[in-house]
Amino acid sequence: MASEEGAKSLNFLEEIITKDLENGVVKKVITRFPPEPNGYLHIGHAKSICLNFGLAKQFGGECNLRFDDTNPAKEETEYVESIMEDVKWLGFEWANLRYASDYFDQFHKWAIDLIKAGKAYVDDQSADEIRLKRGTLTKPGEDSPHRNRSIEENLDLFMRMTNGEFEEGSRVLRAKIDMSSSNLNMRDPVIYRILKRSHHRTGDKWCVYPMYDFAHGYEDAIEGVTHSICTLEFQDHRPLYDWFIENVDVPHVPHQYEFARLNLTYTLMSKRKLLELVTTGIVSGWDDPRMPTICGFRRRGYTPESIRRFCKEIGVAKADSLVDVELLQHCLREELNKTAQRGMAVLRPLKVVLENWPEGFVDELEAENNPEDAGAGSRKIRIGKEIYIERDDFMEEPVKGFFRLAPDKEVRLKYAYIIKCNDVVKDENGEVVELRCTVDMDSRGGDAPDGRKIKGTLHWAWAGEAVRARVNLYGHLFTLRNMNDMEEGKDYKDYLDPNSLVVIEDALVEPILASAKPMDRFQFLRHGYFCADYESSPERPVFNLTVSLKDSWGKQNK
RNA sequence: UGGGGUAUGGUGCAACGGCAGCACGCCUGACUCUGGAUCAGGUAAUCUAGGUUCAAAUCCUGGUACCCCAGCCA
Repeated sequence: MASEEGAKSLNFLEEIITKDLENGVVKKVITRFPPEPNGYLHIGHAKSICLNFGLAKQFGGECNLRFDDTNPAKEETEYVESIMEDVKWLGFEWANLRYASDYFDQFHKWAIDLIKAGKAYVDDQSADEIRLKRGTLTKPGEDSPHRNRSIEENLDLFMRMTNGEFEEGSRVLRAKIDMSSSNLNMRDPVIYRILKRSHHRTGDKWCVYPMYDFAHGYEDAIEGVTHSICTLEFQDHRPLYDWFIENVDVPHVPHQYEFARLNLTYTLMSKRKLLELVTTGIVSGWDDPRMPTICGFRRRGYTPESIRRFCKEIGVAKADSLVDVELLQHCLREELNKTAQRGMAVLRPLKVVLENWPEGFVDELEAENNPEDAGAGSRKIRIGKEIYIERDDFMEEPVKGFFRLAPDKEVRLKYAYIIKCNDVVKDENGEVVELRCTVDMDSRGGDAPDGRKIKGTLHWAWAGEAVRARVNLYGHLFTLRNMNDMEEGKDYKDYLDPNSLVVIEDALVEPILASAKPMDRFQFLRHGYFCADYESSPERPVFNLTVSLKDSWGKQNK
């Protein structure tokens, strides 16, 4: 059975949808991605986006982008713009662009319907009193003294709340459900609160705003959402979601399904903490390449395709999980290996003088643009008497297994010549500052004329035309693999990695790299994938490390 | 402690009563003008105790562990 082609398994959401479609319960799948515009989207949202848009597409349905903007105290237009940009960048198109605030009038009518049906009441208790009387996990709550007001009085009070006659916090509208429910969400939840705030879209039209639980199902009902997909923490809210839908006359009955949110190793996913990283200046902004935000990944050089691929690879289930960030990097490398232009960059240059190189001679050689892509062609690279190699590619006293350059050892310069180290020049501190080598002038192109095998191949930069560049080396922002496992009494700031950004000011890159346009992606040979930063220019190229190459030598020597 | 969830290699996801599989990671080896890539191979798992059954990751019963819920946040 496992050998059957096309018998690939469905995840639990696909199973539900497939059944609903087969049973005719649903004719067309409608989903929605419902962010609150109070922060930037991160990789966890990407999972939700891929699910909602992906499922709709897969089953021939539609997905809306809907801003859940029911709380004017937290929401801003800056965020809605960034969210739209990020969703588009990820490669998705929404069928409709909606806002919860589009429906405020309808919500208000339904609230009145609930009051008229004796299913909602105005409570004059303070927030503290309400909290105290809600009970605890093990003790039932107590009824509010205002629970049994007449419908007329409730109607009057709610209209006066709406008209702004009362102060913020002085009264709320609550659903009348069950103060002794074992599900705390059912203990007469607040559905409208007074907020004398200007809303980013409705301005000062409203003094009262609906709560999430009240609004969300109605938003889905209005839009005809068939499968309202959210994260696990809303499981307890589902009975409430259903209660609101059942107790007024809605045009459509949506259903809520929950999946486990994404957690990534060495990564923080809390919007609140990410905001704090930005506002305290720990990172340079929402798009700092170390941030797990979509715009952070974008600036870091990640591709939308790799993120989508990652979201597909991790699957979807209901068990809490922690995904290795290596999987994300794998998806990225796999794509970039096939698409990235290659170039040579020496990050920590060590000068090499080719002693027997003809004075004044400059040779021009052929270099592949991408060995994985025959269509990528080749380019000319030039070399002369003075070059630079990577400091790490030379060891005066080579350790076992080191097959790069060392005294009396031979090595190949990629696409160029075989060289041998004769002398080591040191400064007064004993530090190696220059190497004197001889070239095998018959090895032009890199092959030894006598067929001898050269194990090591080094990347290099010709002093004559290398361009000085800044390179930002990024690593994990945090040192803790599971950021949900912080020690008692410690803060996420205690786990910041001081080496998450290492700036190299004096890297040397070949001309093709120097001429990069912002956001161009490259593989720096033997280093990793880099992209030109937004601030990069031909005079002062700046590159961000996207992800390093896998490095079995470096790993072995850790 | 009430309620709602979840337990399969190191990690994530499959297997829907019939040989526990895929991917990442890790480890070998081959190949290589990137210690990359590629290719070949390997490592490693059903939370626990009972029960039903010819047969249980799957069904039943009892435990255990972990996550979520006491916002006028979403």
